[in-house]
Amino acid sequence: MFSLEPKELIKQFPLFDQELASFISEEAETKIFNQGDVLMRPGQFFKYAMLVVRGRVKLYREGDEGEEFFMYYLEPGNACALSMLCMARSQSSSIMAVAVEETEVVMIPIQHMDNLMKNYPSWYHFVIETYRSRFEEVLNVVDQIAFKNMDQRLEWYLKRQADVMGPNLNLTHQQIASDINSSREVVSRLLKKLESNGTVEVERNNIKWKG
Amino acid sequence: MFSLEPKELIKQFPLFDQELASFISEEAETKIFNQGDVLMRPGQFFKYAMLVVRGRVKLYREGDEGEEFFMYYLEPGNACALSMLCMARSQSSSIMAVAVEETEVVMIPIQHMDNLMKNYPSWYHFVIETYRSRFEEVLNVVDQIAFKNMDQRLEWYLKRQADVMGPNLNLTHQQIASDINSSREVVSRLLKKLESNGTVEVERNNIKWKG
DNA sequence: AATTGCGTGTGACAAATATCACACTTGGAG
DNA sequence: CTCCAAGTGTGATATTTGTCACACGCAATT
Repeated sequence: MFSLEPKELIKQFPLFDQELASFISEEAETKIFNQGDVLMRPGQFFKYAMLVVRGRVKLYREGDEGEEFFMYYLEPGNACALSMLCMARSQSSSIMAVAVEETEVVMIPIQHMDNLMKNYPSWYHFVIETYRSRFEEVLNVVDQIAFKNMDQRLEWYLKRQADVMGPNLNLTHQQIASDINSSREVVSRLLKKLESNGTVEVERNNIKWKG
Repeated sequence: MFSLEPKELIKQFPLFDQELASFISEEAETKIFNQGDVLMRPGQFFKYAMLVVRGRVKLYREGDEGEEFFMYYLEPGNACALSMLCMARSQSSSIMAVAVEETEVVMIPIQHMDNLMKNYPSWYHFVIETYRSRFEEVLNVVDQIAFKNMDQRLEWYLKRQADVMGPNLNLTHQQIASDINSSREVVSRLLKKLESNGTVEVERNNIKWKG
């Protein structure tokens, strides 16, 4: 654990003003998570608001029988919205957050929240913007699974992956199937279709997004 | 438009303290929406944070082809989370809010948000709690449509309706089908199954929840 | 009483997706 | 090089859900 320079913070979080960055730099700890580490698990109490400064975190929803359903990634400059809704135990909610690569996180103890909200307007704007964007994102997920068929959902999924990971996606069909709650065979078949569309190129362990 | 006594406000919003209630009573307007009135539509700018003090508001998501998908109700004591994420135009998001009965709403102009956040801690706790509970609710919706079959989704839908509307649900099968994005025939058949389970009683225009 | 419109019931069929079985390919470990 | 495990391809089949066609009943209106 170590702290981060205010300048560095502002680079990642442009909404922060100088005072806020100084305060956080002063009071927060920085922690490194390794690939596969769990930042957040179902039914957990939060002690920190978590800001990602490096790396990448995957958020997904768990079903009763252990199914996974991909929600979104947190990237540098993002905060974990749920970690900021920290006052209450997140009851039956079972959202998982896992580092998909080595990830550096600024952890602000929750006892500072009231102070931050009250005295640092740029903090509160940041919080609002974080909620807003995550809410939007989740609503888009609802759209997809409520209204769209698998082929469109797969395409949307791949596009989102490409937005975050770049056009070369190191994913097996099985991994994709888990993320969108389908099955490997279906994904394979749909990928073939997308390939004949020219939307992707499919190789073993790699899908190149050309959308 | 008229204002509401602080006492009345606190009765509906127990998280509010005296000063906050006075401020809101001073600065906010109260508006009555009739059944069917739209409080919020896709791509709208918000000028007010909206607090429901009487009545009921239905929030649903619209698909590209005009499908509807029920998300949740706002009841007295609830605030519209999205109306509080008011800083930004809610881009491609297309969430609709419609009064399902005559509904009284306290409307706080957004120019007061900074002040409220800064000087009224009980406001900020209320806002956080509003976000948290709506986020949870939407995540539960995701669970249902991601992991469950129609029969379970129908049951969950009816239970939620009964929680809000009481055990006698004045719904046609067609209305239910729209809310869960299915078709009337499917709903009819599944309701029969639920009836033979003893979970509901089905009559014309009325379903009695016995869960 | 006849008409009409709406809500509902039902069987047959279609479409989307999941599942099963098994073959094939490829790249690395031994 | 050979073998093995992981990843992928594919047909057959099952399940779930949606669609179509049409019948029926009930209640309000004339």
